[in-house]
Amino acid sequence: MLRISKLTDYAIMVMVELSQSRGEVISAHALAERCGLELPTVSKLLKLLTRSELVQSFRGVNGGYRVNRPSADISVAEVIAAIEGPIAMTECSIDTGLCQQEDNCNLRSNWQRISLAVAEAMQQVTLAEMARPAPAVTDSLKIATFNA
Amino acid sequence: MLRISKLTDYAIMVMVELSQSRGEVISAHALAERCGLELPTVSKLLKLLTRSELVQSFRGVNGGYRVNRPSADISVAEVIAAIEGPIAMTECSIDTGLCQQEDNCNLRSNWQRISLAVAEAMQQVTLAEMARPAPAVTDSLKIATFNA
DNA sequence: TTGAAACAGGACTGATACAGTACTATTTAA
DNA sequence: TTAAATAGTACTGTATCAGTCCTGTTTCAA
Repeated sequence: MLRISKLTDYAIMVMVELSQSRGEVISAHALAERCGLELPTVSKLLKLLTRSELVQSFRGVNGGYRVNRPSADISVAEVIAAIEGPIAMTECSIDTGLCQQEDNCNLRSNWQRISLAVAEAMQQVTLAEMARPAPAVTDSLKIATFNA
Repeated sequence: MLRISKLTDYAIMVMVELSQSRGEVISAHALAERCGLELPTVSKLLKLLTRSELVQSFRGVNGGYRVNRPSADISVAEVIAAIEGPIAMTECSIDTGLCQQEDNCNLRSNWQRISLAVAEAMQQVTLAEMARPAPAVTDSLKIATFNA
């Protein structure tokens, strides 16, 4: 079914929520409540997001998290990468030596190409866009492929 | 990491192999050998591919599998869908009621949009293209997103 | 008519990854 | 000094995935 994990999905929710109060420091507790998620889960996500420098953390009383960049400058791709690692359709798209079939298989360059296209799509979608409902599906994303 | 499953990857290999001998009936055994995969695994895949009518099966002695359509008419998306089901980034992209967060979450329409874009990308890549090494990555797939 | 080759379908198993939880340490402001 | 809050790590149950096996059915050919 080709999906992102639930955690990544939650991470987008958290980031969207955080970006809507840009500049303000919000505790993990408050974020969990606003998003309707469990505190431990949200904490876990925020740690990962902090490591990737998507958010900044503040310890101690009145501590919490804050995004620095405006939501229009943060892409969905960055959030996915922060939680899941590199965006790639197959292991061999990331690096050599990860797939045992590598010797038999000629598909690698094609998978890399496809992975790149998907990653670029995600890079073009910002949190600002995620925050508002999408326009009608009819005039939706278009993807140009090999021969376009 | 946003990936397809290994089985799906194998299925592409099998389909590419099969399409290169279009019209010829090839046994699961022979296919397994040519692809360097285990017979039970290949059999499993071929059953799924048969159900989705991507290949036609023939029983009995000298039986096996055959693709009917030319490889340029079969998309990567079809193969993925045959093995994994609908191409969607999140559960909520497929149907309502699958995600518990549905009431809190405003992201659904955006995820549907993104899923659609990815699915369209896969639809544009054919087995014929997968069969030959991809051109240089620089002039690679381009994906137009929300505002394009 | 019989046997072997080959697919069909389902059930089972082990491994892995995922989601969620818990605990302890550290930092900071009041 | 205390309480609020994050940081880090480790653990656990569950679900999914990959792989295997078994039994049944079909078909061809000797």
